[in-house]
Amino acid sequence: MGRGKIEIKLIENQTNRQVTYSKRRNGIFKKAQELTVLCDAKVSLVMLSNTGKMHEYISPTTTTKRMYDQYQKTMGIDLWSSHYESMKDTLWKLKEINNKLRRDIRQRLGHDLNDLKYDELLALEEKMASAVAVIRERKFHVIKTQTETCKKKVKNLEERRGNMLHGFEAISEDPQYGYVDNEGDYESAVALANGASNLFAFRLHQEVHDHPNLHGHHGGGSLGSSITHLHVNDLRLA
Amino acid sequence: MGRGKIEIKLIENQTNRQVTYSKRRNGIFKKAQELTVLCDAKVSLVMLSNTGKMHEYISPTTTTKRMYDQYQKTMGIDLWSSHYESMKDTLWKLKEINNKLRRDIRQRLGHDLNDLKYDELLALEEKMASAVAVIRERKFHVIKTQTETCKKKVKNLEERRGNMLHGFEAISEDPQYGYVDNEGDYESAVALANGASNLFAFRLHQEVHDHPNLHGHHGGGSLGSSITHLHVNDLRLA
DNA sequence: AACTATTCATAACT
DNA sequence: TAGTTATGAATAGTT
Repeated sequence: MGRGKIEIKLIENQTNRQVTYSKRRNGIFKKAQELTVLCDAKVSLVMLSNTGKMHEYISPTTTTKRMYDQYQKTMGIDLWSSHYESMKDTLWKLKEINNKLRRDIRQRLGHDLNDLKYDELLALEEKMASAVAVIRERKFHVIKTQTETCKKKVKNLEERRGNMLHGFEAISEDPQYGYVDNEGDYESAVALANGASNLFAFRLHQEVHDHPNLHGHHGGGSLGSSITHLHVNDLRLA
Repeated sequence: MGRGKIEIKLIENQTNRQVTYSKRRNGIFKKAQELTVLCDAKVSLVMLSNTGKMHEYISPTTTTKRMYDQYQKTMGIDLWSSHYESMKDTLWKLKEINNKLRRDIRQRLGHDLNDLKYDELLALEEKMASAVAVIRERKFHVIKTQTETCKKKVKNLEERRGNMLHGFEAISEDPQYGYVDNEGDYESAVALANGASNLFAFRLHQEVHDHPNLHGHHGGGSLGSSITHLHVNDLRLA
């Protein structure tokens, strides 16, 4: 139909193809609409051009979702329900694991012990005790390491101060300067070396926590897909 | 097109409508197929006749599911994708929580302590130690309770045995019977009462632990929906 | 289901 | 990008 018959094969010319797509698309939409009216049928028609543009026709008496729901039901197959089901399954399993872990932790915190039998309690106590031992050991290790580091630093500081004072006395007679300001540092350094844990805590707390945003998404842009909804009114009606 | 123009309105004649539906449906399918080839487009076309019969065309380069997924994505709207998304979200969060709980437990078991700072180690040790105390207390409570119960049972047994022996001696002169067999019971009962924990364990152990192929198909009931897949070969090609 | 008179869709052109 | 038209395709009514 047209000025000469054409072979049904890909139209190589880009522009030509685009034009043909547009014309024929509207032709099909019109036919879909006519079928809907003439035969009281329901039609869901979704087209995706090779340029990524999407167009749809849906009979006014229904919705796309309803059509696909019906499609699923009729076909007996799922489409997505398999995804959905396996997801639901995974979710449930994760919840189960979660609860078990929580229960475990609660017990390790000393709660909810009523369900445990004697031997379970015994095993729990032993495990916890040995874990405490490990933790204590690790704590001592940390203390030791930090203490040594601090002692070295203090020693180093003292040396430097000694040198500074030495050099300072040579050019200044003020005995207060160089003492007062550093006294505090010295004391705290010694306190640290002796194991003032909260000072360590302060020192060691410098760490960065990242929070990646999981959500937020958007498709669009000139290259992305876009939807053009065809209204029946847009059709060339005879 | 045909022997006279027709108005685009419902065809009242049932047979006529059915025939027209069939003819036009095939026409649209053919056009969809042509569009697919000519313009490298993807088409998903689902039709539902007023008699409940369903027919579909889907471009060979895609699947209905893919088309619908794309449709959803493009539309930005949900249908169920909101469900799906929130599910995925929940799933991810659960996994996160799970990992945190696991990590917590590992630490409470004395593993993976290298990441912890001194004050964290201290807090962990203290918590664990107090929890161990609670567990120990609970253990003693269980021992005590069980011990008392057993003592009562032993006492009761002894009484009953005394009565039995008393009654027995009246009719029998055999001094061994009634002694030898129960001796073992008695000893173990006393041992139990004195807190032999593994015996408790044994005793306390008596408990019950319950602990698509999208294409190719055909449905055919006259009243139910059925799908007829249109093969390209089925089309009347010029 | 097949036929054909007719209307319609559209390929090439403007 | 939009409008025109010659031509092939689709199909309404008939057999």
